Amino acid sequence: MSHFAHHSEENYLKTLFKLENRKDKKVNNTALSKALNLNPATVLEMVRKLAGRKMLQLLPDKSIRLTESGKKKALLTIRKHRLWEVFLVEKMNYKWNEVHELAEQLEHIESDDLVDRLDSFLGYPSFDPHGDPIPDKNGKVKPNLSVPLSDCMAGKNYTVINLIDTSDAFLQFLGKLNILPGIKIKLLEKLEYDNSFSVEVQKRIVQFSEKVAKNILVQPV
Amino acid sequence: MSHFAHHSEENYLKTLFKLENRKDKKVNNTALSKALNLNPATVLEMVRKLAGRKMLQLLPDKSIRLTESGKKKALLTIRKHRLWEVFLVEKMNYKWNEVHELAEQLEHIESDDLVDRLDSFLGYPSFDPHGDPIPDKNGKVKPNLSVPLSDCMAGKNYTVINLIDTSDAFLQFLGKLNILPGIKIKLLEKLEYDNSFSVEVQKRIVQFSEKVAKNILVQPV
DNA sequence: CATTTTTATTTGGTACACCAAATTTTTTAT
DNA sequence: ATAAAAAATTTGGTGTACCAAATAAAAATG
Repeated sequence: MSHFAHHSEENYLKTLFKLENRKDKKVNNTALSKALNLNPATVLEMVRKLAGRKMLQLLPDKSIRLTESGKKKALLTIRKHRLWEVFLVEKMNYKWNEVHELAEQLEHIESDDLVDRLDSFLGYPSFDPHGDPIPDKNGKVKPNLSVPLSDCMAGKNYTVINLIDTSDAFLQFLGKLNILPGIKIKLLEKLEYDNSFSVEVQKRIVQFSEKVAKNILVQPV
Repeated sequence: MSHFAHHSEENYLKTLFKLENRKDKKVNNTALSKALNLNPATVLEMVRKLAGRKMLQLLPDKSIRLTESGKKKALLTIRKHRLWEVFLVEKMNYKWNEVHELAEQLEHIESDDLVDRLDSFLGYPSFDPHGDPIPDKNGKVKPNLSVPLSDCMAGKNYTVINLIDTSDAFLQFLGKLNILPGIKIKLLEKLEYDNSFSVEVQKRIVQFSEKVAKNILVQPV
């Protein structure tokens, strides 16, 4: 029952993973400290601990790199986070932009079994409410096959996966039309005249400018 | 985001509340330490902290008593614990005896709002899978109207609320008959001959000895 | 190349929540 | 009342995770 919380280990690994995948730029102590909003001294200390636990390596040039085991732990934490986000949105009726903090707490619940049951309960979702992919129980992420709606074929059905522009204005606009990750749409036609797109969403037909269509990532159904 | 975990505060208050309601016997440091399975020095230190936070009082005779505010906090923690237990059993398909540890973790998630949504999602249950009552959002517990099956009237329908004997043997026995908190039963008759009870459970008819009937608490439907 | 700036690291702290062992106080039993 | 037992308390620790401020090392810039 000792419940070695190691609560923060997961935060470090998760943040590190995201930083590594942001740019191929090397991650240093400063970057990690800023991302975690913690004092560099604290972070250095913890990074050394994690190096001892073989979760990451401190390279000679002082950059930090996750080991395979660290990456896996990070991915499993991301999995937990995203599944809880789905739960909060789908079952607890939160809005997708309200769930981050809560998921941040829930992701630290220690039980692989619970996470798998949650996964099943939610119908094995592939994406969280923000459109980010959910790793499977082995930490594997399905290759993302999504493309901008602007590159799609008229007459076919798609699932909205993610939004590129995440500005409030854009999200507000799409929110009114009920366009959000997970929703099914049908691309009716591309109108040559003004390069606009005619789309069916929940039995309603809406028009998108090309700019909008470029910012909506979808996957064929 | 202050993340004042005060994770353990909730455990102390919850345990204290249960001890206070067990017997009218005064709760002392030893009793609390044993219940929490912690060193008395640790517990004394924490008890003083909690007294400072006005969650409890250290009486002149060295007994510990929760303040109203401490009681409320305890009840709200118990509420969280029991709602999560219902969630784990009803939605995650755990067995009622598997959920304690997990609920122990989940109860510390900080969000009153989430708890209320969970409550609604679960259909405002009045009892957890062990048959213990779930306080409402104000910490109020419905008066428990349950009585031993042995005191019931033949011919009436009842809901199993709780089990007094919680020994493995007893639970095993009832498990086989599908008797567990929440289940609906009908008391067919009391047999004078050997003081046994004839009960209908899910279209089957079973016989209980008086001893068994005394250990099953039910509520009229 | 020397100087400023940035980054890394060390040092000496903090709070929380825990422990074992020694000591004191209180209670109980003789 | 006194000795033994139990309970309360004190003392000096632990590990985790954090911080500010000082210093050292590395990188960037004139």
